[in-house]
Amino acid sequence: MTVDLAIFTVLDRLLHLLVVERGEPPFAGALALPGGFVRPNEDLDEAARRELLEETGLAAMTERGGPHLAQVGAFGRPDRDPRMRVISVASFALVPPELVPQIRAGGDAAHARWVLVRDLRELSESPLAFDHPEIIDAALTRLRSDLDQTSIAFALVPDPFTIQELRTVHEAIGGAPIDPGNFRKRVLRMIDDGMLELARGKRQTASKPANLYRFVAPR
Amino acid sequence: MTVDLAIFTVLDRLLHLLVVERGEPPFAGALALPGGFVRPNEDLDEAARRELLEETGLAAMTERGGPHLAQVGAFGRPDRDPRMRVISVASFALVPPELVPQIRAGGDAAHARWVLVRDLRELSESPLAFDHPEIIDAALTRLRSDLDQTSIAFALVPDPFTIQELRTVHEAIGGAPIDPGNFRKRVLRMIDDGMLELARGKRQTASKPANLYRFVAPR
DNA sequence: TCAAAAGTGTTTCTCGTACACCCATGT
DNA sequence: ACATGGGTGTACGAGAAACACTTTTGA
Repeated sequence: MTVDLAIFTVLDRLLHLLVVERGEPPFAGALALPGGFVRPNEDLDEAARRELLEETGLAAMTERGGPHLAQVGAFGRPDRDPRMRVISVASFALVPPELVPQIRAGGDAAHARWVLVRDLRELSESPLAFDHPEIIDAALTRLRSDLDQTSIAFALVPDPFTIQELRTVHEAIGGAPIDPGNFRKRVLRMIDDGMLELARGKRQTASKPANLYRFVAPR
Repeated sequence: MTVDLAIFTVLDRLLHLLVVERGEPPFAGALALPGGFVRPNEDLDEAARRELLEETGLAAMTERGGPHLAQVGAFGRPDRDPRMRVISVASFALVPPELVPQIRAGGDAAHARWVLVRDLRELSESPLAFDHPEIIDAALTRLRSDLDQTSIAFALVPDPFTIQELRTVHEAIGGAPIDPGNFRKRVLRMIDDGMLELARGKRQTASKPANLYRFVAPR
C-alpha cells in the first residue's frame, strides 16, 4: 500500500504539477509523482499528509490549516509495479503560490521540480513512471470538477487575494480565458452569499490597485 | 485489501441498499456491505465486479454491459477492522429494478436483503458493522453529485423507460419531489442533445399510456 | 498622455422554478 | 363521470455570455 500525491499549484498563470525524478529502477530517470508506503498504524489521509510534508517541507502551511488534500482514488492494476503487487491511493494537494518558493528547502525535495501540466499532456506518457499518467488524468478530472462545486480555488491563491488572482486560477485549471467583467460579477455574488469578504488594503498591480478579498469558511 | 460494495436500487419510489447480515464476529448479527478480499492478480474493478456477481448472481446484467460500477474511495483507518489492518476500496453499483427479483437466486445472496436508505440514517449507525456508515455516506454523496453530472440515472431505470420512471429515480436519490412538467422539459432537452431517443411502444399506467425513451450511449 | 488593468453597465439567451391547464385512459 | 397521471403553456428570475465603456493608476 502506497500513497501517491498530485501536488498542484498555479505559477505564472499556468497549472503546474510537482514531480520527482526517479533515481533507481524501475523507470530510473523517469518522472514520477511523489509518494511512499503507508505505515502500519497510519490512516490514509495521515500518510498522504506526511508524504506531503516530507516532499515539500511545507510545515508552514499548518498556519492556514494545511494545504487542501483530497483523495482521488485507488489504483491497483496487478502489473502497475513490475516488482510486486502495490496498490496506491492517490490524492491531490493544492499549494498556494506564496509558499512555492519555500519548497526547495524541504528534505526530499532536492530532486523535485514543477512541470507544466500542459507539457505533460503534449509529451503524452513517455517520461512518466508506472501508471502515473492515468493517476494524473484522474486527478485533473477531479480537480476540474471540484473547481465549480467546492471552494478549492481558494487553496490556490494568496490569503487575501485579488479577483484577478482568483480568475487566473480558474483559467489555469479550466484552460480557457474568462471574461474579467463576468467573473467579477460571480465574485460579487459570492460576497453577498457570505462566502467572501472584502479585506483591508489594496494590491499593487501593473495599473490600478486592486481590492483584496478573503475566503470566509462556512460556519 | 478488500472491496466493499454499496449496491443501490430504487424500489417502490425509494432508494434501497443491499446489505448482508454478518454471521460471525466481529459485529456478528450486524448489517454490513457485501465485500471480500482482492485476489492476488486482480484489478480493483475486477474484484468489485466479481463480488457483485457473487453477491447478486446477476450474470444477466452483462447484456446491458453490466451494471454501473464506480469507485467511491479507499478507507483505511488502522482500527477499522479489529482483527487486522484492512484497507477497503469502496464502490457503488446501480441495479435497475427489472433485475431486482432475480437477486435472491444468487449464491451468497441468501442472507442479503434490501434496506431503505432512509431508515439507515434514522437508526443512525447502530446496526452497521465496521466503518460502513461512513462508506455509505460517502457513496450517497457521490451518488447524488454524479446524478446531475453523469448519466448514472439511466442505470436505475428499465431499458426503455418512461419519463416518470426516470423522475422517480431522481426523486429517490435527491430525496425531494420534482415538478413533473419541469422535469419533462429537461428530458426533452436531452432528446435534442442526442442523449435520449424516443422508443417504440407505450407503457401502460394507471391512466394515460406513457411514451418510452431510450438512453443513447455517447459516440 | 498612454497603456493596462480595475471596475461598471447593458443586452440577450438559457435554464430553473412555480403553477395553471388540457388530454387520454381505465375504472 | 371522474380520478389519475401524461403532456403543454406561460411567466418570472437568476445567471451565463458577449461586449462596450469609464476610472485609476504607473510609466
